[in-house]
Amino acid sequence: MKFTVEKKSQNSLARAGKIETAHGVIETPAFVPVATQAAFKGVMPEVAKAVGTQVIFANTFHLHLSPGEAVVKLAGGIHKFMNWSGPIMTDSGGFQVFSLGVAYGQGVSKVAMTPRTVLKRVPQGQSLGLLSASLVKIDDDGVDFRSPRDGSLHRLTPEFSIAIQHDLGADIILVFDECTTPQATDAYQAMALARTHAWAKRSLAEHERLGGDQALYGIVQGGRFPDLRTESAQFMSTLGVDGFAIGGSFNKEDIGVVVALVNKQLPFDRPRHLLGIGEVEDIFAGVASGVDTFDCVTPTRLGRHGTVETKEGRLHLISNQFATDFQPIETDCACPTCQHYTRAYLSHLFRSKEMLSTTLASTHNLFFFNSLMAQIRQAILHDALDAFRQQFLARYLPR
RNA sequence: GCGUCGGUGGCAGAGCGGUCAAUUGCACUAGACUGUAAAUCUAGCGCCCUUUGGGCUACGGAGGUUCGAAUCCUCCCCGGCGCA
Repeated sequence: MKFTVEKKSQNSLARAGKIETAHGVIETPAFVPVATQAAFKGVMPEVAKAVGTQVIFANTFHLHLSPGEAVVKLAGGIHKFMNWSGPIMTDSGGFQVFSLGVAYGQGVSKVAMTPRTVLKRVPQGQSLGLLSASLVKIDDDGVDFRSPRDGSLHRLTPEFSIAIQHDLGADIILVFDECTTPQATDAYQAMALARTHAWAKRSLAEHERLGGDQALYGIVQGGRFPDLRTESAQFMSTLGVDGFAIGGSFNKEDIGVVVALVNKQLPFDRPRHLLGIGEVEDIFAGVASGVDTFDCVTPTRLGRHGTVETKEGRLHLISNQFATDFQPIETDCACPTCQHYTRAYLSHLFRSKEMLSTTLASTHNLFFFNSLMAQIRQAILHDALDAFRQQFLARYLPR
């Protein structure tokens, strides 16, 4: 993998660049759609590609459970297996420490929600930290997972995660980490961070032992705490990895602040990925804070659940108001969905629970995020990011 | 015509004397969704009032029994099935 910065923004940390991999070039900033189980939910890879997807994000834990890395390896690697010839990243399973752990059954997001939403979601009299039902047990050596599919027990360690990722064969792989909840105390975050750093070292050692030409990203953690984030960024900077991912939990309001703090310390000449962040305003904040790539489930999950993105904000297509709205999602959108289908038809498909609803809405959303990134990239290249951000959000945010 | 079983909120379908404005599913309405446990989840869903509360109208229709009825009785209307 080779990374080149083509243009650095004058008045922000933003940069436009190029990540060259064995499976092609990623022009950054780029959106990285998530295909957890080596599949975009509801969208064919060739369609995802046609709407501008450059690189995708699959998951070690899920692919280990099914079909198993041996099968993927036997198929000739994940690219061949799933018919995606472009660059692929794999997550290490670190997010499942969170999603199947403290977040399991709690409706808790790694991005701290507004107080109003939290109050609505946490059952009375229960404290967030002590809720049961976790499928995860963490120790210093690794993590025990219960499969959400069948309850079977699985153990991931840094070494095992890296070994699996080598078998899967993605272009960019990630160290095994612990994604923490925003509800965790700073004491817990510090402890988890020390563990994540130890795991990063072990991940790198295993990666080097196995050889090969995959790129390995370290993961910066530290939750919402600036001192921990700084410590983590400095640790990762000296580790000798090919690039960086920024993970863990955030406060919605200051994602940009924390990310900027981290990126100021990370080496300029290596790529930075912001894990799991993908709402429009957060992407702008991330880019301005020096992030090169973003993965997120937003386009496909929202699309599957009936919500589409537009330049004027989100539309919940199932809503009654679209029943006889015979215009496309966006009149000026060039995506295949908007070329041929109306809001009324999509609304009908969602009500009828037709699978095509997922496909058409997700396709539009993928196009939306990919073209947003392309525009952001152009803006950076022309030193006009601030203006573009302001102009875009002025139209998008008043939902 | 006789017999029999039934008519419950948009639909299906529980309830079978009080704790029933009425279980549940669907439909409907709104909300949520940020390294996917997610084609998912949450909430609302007779009307009115400011409430954890109260009032009103409701279980085909009309009467009746009872302190009290969706639940029991009588008649009527409507439907399924069987026999003529």
